[in-house]
Amino acid sequence: MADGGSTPRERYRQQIRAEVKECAREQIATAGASGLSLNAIAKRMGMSGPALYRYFAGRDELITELVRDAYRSLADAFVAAGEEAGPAGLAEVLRRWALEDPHRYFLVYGTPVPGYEAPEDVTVIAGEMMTVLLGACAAAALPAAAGPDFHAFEADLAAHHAWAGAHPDTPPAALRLALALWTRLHGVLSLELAGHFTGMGLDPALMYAAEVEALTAGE
Amino acid sequence: MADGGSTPRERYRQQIRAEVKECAREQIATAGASGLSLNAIAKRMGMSGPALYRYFAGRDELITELVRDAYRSLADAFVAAGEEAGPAGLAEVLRRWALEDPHRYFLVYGTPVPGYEAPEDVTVIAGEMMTVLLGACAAAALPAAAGPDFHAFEADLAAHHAWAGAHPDTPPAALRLALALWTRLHGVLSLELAGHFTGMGLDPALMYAAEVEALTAGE
DNA sequence: TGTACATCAGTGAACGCGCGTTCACTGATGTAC
DNA sequence: TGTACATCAGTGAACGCGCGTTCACTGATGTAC
Repeated sequence: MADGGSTPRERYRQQIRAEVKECAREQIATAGASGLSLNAIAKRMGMSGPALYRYFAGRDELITELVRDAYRSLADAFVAAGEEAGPAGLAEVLRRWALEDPHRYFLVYGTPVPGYEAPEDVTVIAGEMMTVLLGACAAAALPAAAGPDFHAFEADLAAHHAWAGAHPDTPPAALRLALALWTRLHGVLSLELAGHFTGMGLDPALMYAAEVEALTAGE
Repeated sequence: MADGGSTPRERYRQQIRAEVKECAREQIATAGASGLSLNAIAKRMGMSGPALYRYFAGRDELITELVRDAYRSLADAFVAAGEEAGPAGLAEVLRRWALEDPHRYFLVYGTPVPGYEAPEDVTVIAGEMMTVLLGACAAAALPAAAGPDFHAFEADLAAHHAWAGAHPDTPPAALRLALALWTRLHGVLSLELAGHFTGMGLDPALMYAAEVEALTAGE
């Protein structure tokens, strides 16, 4: 009992928690992650400030929860798509996830807050996502020419290999492909979402597609 | 007269302004850009809060100034290196500039603040940087194979061509190369500076070098 | 060189604000017999 | 079914804080004759 969701009271608790987080997300979209205020959230929900302390230990826990949720939703999207989606399919998943809620994207990949340390478990969640991507890249079985030549640090790749929990027989080319996808797509996405393409007369979607194509040509 | 820097008083003004900005940068490094406080800066400088209003109209102007300085220093670094540095050389300039002061990097390329709008002139400064990069890419005269194939949006490239103030005869391959460098290098850099490589057993410097090599092989 | 005036740096007090968080308390909801 | 008790949601007052910003004012620095 009390493990979650069973009793009516517990379900109510979860409902309010979700509502608080929803308000928090709206507030982040308006004032940025650093402008998040418990009192303001409470006011918008029609409650008084201290009431929220029934649901969150404090402001930091709320933010941590939002960050965790963001990682979680990205990993879930990847897992739902599955390795069958292939590298190009997962690239599309990433893009949709990012555009669906840019602030959520920045919660994960944006400017780190100096004082704040993300909880350890988000790295595990990030690993889930990476595992799917690696699997898709391994299954794609692309020619060795795809992706940049990382011969200079095969040792590094082996270490990363272990980190990502990849099958021991994942070919190095798959690791290279996965990494190149990850960094290049974030290059386009982060610049796009931060508005650095505006006024340049470029369509970021096409730019993104070109990067995907450059790495997955031949599929 | 009064155009700047000539009279002793004016020089003193500029000196204090510089000192304030230096303190502001330290504070950003400690508490993040959103935690920047005029009063805290004044205290650290041994002055009282309102004194800073002699030098800055308010908090927003200070931040705007810091953002402008960040763009300026990057553009200056590119111009100083010059087109002769080549794409690989400029990539090295970018990386050094980013690692020299990560918070400055995020001031330019980090999570945008919802309310805050960067002044128009920073886009001009960003253009200076892009012009140098474009020139270097054009001079490199690489085979058409370099960089992703952007055939899908040659029209976009032409528009960007105009935006960047490139010579009308800049080959499309140079534009593609410059754009690919820009986005890919930022992909690696932003992930690195945000700490997303930590624990992965990868050396970001090698990763970065591999991306540069992939785009400039043959130089 | 000296006097009269204008300019400007910096101070200290004050205003109003919203923040995170604590505390003692009221009412309602659930549980046990 | 009803009563007695425990649990928990939510309130309102309060604390202490630092923030941006304004205002009237003091002293020092520069300028004009």
